[in-house]
Amino acid sequence: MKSKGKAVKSSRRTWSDPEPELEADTEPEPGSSEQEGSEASVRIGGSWRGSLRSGDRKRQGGVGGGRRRRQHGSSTKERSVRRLESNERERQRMHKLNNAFQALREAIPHVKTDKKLSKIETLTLAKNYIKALTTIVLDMSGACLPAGGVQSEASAAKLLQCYQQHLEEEGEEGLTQYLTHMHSFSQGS
DNA sequence: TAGGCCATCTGGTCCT
DNA sequence: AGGACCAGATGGCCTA
Repeated sequence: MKSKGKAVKSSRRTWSDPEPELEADTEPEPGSSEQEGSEASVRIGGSWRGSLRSGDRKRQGGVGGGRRRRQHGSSTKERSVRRLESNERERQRMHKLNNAFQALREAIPHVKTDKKLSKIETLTLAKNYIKALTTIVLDMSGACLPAGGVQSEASAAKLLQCYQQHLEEEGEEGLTQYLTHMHSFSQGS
């Protein structure tokens, strides 16, 4: 479920229970599967789409200007069923994406707080983590480290140095906490 | 209350 | 042809 305990929105659940009106199949309007038929011509699934469909999308495919709806040549009911299935697939896809984000959160060391990392924070930390590890690997492979016990300590120092650099370059205050955590993390290992 | 974050819906486009 | 991917839009929840 949702990490924030967000309640399932009633307005979102309309697709799982299509209204009988859909079967009337008299309205050729593309968004006619919306539950509120009186507004269907403008409001589609909680989004106001009618005002932006005329070519402001990023990808119009270079096909000459326009709204070009795939008609599928099917009835309204068939289209609504397809929409339902498509919504479910999209939901599953997003769930898989979120699972991947969660796996990434667990893969990168970060400051332990009650609040979980947001997606953008996760990506940023992962990027910095990869950069730091890359730096260390390159450094170790090129420097021919001497045998002995100083290796891990040198790595930790390098790691901290790298993060200091990122901190200066990007000015992200969040890295300060990360840095502190990484310090203890590297010392603990 | 405003802003951030998120889940979901939606339709267009890409890919197999 | 149909599924995957993508991005815009919307509204709910949470926090400062």
